[in-house]
Amino acid sequence: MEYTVQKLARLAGISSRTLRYYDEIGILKPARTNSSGYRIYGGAEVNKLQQILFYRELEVPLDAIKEIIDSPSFDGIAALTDHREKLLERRSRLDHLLANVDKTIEAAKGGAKMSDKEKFEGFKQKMIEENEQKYGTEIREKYGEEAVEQSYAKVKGMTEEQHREAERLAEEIMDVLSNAKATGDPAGELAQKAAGLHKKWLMHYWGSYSPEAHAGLAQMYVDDERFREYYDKGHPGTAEFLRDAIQIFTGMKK
Amino acid sequence: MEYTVQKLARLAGISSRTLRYYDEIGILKPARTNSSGYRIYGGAEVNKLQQILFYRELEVPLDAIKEIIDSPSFDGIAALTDHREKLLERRSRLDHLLANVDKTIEAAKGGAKMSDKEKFEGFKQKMIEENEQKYGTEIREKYGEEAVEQSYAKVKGMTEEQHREAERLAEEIMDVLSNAKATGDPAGELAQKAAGLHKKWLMHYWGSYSPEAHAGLAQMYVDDERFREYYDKGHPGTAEFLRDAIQIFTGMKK
DNA sequence: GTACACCTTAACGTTGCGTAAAGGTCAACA
DNA sequence: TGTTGACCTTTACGCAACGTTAAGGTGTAC
Repeated sequence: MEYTVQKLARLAGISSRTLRYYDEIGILKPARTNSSGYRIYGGAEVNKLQQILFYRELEVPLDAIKEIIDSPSFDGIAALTDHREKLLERRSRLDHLLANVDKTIEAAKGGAKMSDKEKFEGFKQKMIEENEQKYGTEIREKYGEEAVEQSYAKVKGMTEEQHREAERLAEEIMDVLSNAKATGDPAGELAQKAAGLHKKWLMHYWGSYSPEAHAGLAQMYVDDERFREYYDKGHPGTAEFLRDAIQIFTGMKK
Repeated sequence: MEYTVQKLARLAGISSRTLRYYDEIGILKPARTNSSGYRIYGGAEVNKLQQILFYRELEVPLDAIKEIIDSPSFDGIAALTDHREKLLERRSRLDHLLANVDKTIEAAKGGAKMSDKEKFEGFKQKMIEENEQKYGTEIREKYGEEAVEQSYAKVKGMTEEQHREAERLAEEIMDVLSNAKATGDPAGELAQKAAGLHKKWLMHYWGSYSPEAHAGLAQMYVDDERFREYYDKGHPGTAEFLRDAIQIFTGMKK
């Protein structure tokens, strides 16, 4: 079967302009042109177009698609895996945006009553903007985390009150930790206070407590990127500092 | 306080080009220009810029932002609610795409056997080189993570061998977990195997082990975005599934 | 006085097409 | 055979929100 642009376009559910564009950028050239210069596509082109549209559906950029389908040695799985990560990042960003919108709507609805919160949000927002270039992804992720955390607070067993308390604790830990790190002494008063707060925070999630597990978790803070990023944001080495403090706190190290 | 373009740009974490563009499209004009034509911004402009950046962060188009902030009678809540819907749509589309990618990857994996990993590694390298300019930062970040992770492996007590083993275990867990989740039964053989592997993995980080802490951690997997994202990627609900499996494994639930 | 960081406007480049514009081709019908 | 109308061609501007030269003026510190 042979197709002219519009025939194929209708078959594929796209515009003829798109086919001409694909010809122009060399991603899909017609099998031949007839005596009048009309583009004529054959079965092979139909298949190729289907491939292209498949990847396009996944929002892979056209030049990347070109690579994928033109090179037989190209590792399609790797390309998809790679792309998958980008999709995940985008979704996480979307979650962040949604949470932000929701918060704003709530604040606006609350009116003057919520003005404190508004200010707070504004400040936070400012910080995000200021550090956007430096720590863009990092902060976006964190913000997204908080949002989802909140939405999940209902799902899980914790009450709102408990959740708030845990959140407050987390903030306090970061605060104390920040000052403690400035002293440089993980055995110092401030650092040990941070470790104690951390234990308290942990108890919100773990029913039980053991110094070994606590120390183990502290080590994980250093080993695991997801954690390290959280504690290190803006202050590299904070995760290690916290680990040291906790190791001393739990008596695993002197 | 008065600012020139670059001063304000740095304050806000944007480019000076952006400020000139905002001037050009009339969304943010400087308070005045000095005798040499320099744009001079004042406090009011700083506030307005913050507003703009806030909405921009929510991915509201600039002309819509202009409406919002220029017209005092504009219904900001309605606009945001409207925008929220779009975000929800986009997210659902993203979820769809992710599911699609996952399916494709799985299907493709079924065809090719284990040489995939080799290809994957090689491809990764190749892609990094090839796309350095395009996705430079993105890939560098990812690559940087791995690198830092490796470099941290030396710092910490683990040997290279142990680290590899832990890494392998993590992969195996994901693999088994994926199959287990398909069965839908957290008490089933596969799910319990995943829980067991998870314990083994955990022991690499924690010197000791307690069922309570293990179950607590499992709950944290659900509560904490950093974890949940890791386990849920591509298969929403996996973190919860793992939690259930572990709760059964540890005897915290029947 | 000169180096250097900063400012200006102008204008093209980016992605994936949509949308004319100006003109040839083909099949069918009168 | 002529004409209509659907189809085809290339060329080229438009879109969002800036990034990026380019060419040249300004401010100020030493």
